[in-house]
Amino acid sequence: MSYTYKYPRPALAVDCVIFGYDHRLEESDLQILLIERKLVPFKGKWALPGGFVQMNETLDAAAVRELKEETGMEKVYIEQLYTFGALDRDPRGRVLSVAYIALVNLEKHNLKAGTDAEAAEWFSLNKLPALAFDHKIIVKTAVERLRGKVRYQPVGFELLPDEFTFSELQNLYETVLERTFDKRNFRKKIESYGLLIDTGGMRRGKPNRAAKLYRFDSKRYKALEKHGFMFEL
Amino acid sequence: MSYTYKYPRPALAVDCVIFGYDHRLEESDLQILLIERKLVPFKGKWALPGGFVQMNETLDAAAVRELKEETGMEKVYIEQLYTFGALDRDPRGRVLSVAYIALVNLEKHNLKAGTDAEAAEWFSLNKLPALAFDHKIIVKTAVERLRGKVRYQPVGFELLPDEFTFSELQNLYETVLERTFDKRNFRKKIESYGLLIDTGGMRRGKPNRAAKLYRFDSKRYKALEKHGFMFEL
DNA sequence: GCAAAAGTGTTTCTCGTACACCCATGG
DNA sequence: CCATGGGTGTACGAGAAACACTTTTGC
Repeated sequence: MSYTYKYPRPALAVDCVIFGYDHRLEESDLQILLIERKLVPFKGKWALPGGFVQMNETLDAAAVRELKEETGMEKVYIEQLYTFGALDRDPRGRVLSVAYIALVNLEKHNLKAGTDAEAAEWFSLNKLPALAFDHKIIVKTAVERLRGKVRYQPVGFELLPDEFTFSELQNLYETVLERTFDKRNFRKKIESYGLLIDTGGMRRGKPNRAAKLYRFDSKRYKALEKHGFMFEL
Repeated sequence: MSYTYKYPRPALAVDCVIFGYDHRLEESDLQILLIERKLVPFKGKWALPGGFVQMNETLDAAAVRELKEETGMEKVYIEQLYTFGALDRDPRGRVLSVAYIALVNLEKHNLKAGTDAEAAEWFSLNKLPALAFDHKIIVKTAVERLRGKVRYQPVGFELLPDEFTFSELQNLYETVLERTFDKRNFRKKIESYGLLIDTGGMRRGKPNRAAKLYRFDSKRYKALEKHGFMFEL
C-alpha cells in the first residue's frame, strides 16, 4: 500500500523531552529520558523518544502515544515546545519534528513498566551522552523553556509527587533554576499565594524532625488564573 | 508529476500573524494583516497569509517567503509561534500549520507595494472579521504570546520606526499591554537599562514642544543578554 | 497667546533579601 | 544523646508607584 500526492510532503515526527525528578534523592539533578536506537540511522546512539505522527491523531495525541509506547507513562503533564525543520536534520530525508516537553516524578512513574524492546534510560541533564539527529538542540531549547516557565507558572509541581514537603519543593526549584533560595523567604513567598493545602500528613522515616506534607491546590490556581493572577518566583 | 510514500503524510503549511503598529496615529491599536481568500474553501473569507512549505526550505524560510509573496515585506522580525494540528482544521484534509508571528511598523512597510492578486488589508485587533480555518485560535495564541514576550524582551521596538520618541514607545506598550504607565516612571525605567541612544534628532510638526528621537541599542542589548541580563517592564 | 504634548524630582510604601536559633525525630 | 533537617520572625534597603508643574512648539 502506498500514498500518492501531487506535491512532495515532508515526513512529520514528534519527539519528547521527558524531564524526570526524584525528590527522594539528596542531590538529585534533573533527568532526561533517552532511548538507545536499534536502527540506522544513528544506530546505537541515544535519542529522544519519538516517532511519526499518524494521520488520524492530533500532535498532542501523537506525543502522548509515543510517551506511553516507549516508556509506559500515562497522565503526565505535556506541552508543545517547538517545531524543528532544518533541511538536514534527518539523513533519511526531509523530516520535521514537533518537539514536546513532559514532566514526570520518578517515584510515581517508575520506568521499566511499559518499556518495550528498546532500552530506555534516565540521564542527568549535565551528563548527557552524544545524541542522534538534532536532539541536542531540542534538549537545549527544552531546558531553556522549562527554566523560563517554572518561574512564572506553577508547573514545577508536576515533577513532585502529589504530596510533598516544603524542602522537596525548594530543592526542586533550586535544581531547575540552578540557584539557592533562603528557606524562610521561599516559604513566605509560596505561602503568600495560598496555593498549598496542608494534608495533615507528615513525611517521616529520616532521623530528623518530620515534615508536613502539602498538596498543590490546582482548582484554586485555575480560578485565580482567570482573574489575571500571576505566579512568580 | 506526483510523489508516492509508503505511509500517508499530512500536508504542512505556515501561517503568519503579522502585527502592525502605526506610531503616527493617536489611538492606534494593534493591527493584523489579513488576506481575502479567492479560492475555496472559505472563499471570500479573511485568513492569515500563509501557504505550503516547500521541500527545500526551512520553516523559517517558508514563513519569510510567504510574508514577502503576499505582502511584499522583507527584513521584518519573525518568530515561530506554535504548530496547530487539529484533525479537522482544514476541510480539504489533514493539514498542519506552523504559525509564525511577525512584527512590522506601518510607516516603514507600507502595504500595497508587493501585494499580488490577493487583497490584503489591515484590521484592528479588536475589530477582526470572521476568519477562515482555525485562524481565530491562532490569532488568540499569537496575541497572548506577544503580550507575554513584550514584558521581558525588548521586541516592542520592532513595531516602531528606527527612530522614535519616548511617548511613541510608551503608547506602544500601553496599546499592547492594555494598561497605562506613568510618564515619569516609564521614562525612568527605560532609561535605567541604558539601551536607548539619543540620535540628536527631534520629532517636530505638531503644535507642541518637539520631542527627542532615540534609537534602540541592539548591539548593547545582545552583549548584555549574554551575561544574563533581564529586560522587564 | 493658546492649546497640546515634552520633560523633569521627590516621597511613600511595598516587597525582596539577609540573617540565627530552637524543635522534633530516628538511630 | 546526638546528628540532621524542620520550622519560625525581624530589620533593612532597593525599587515600584503615586503625584504636579514648567517648557517648548505650531498655529
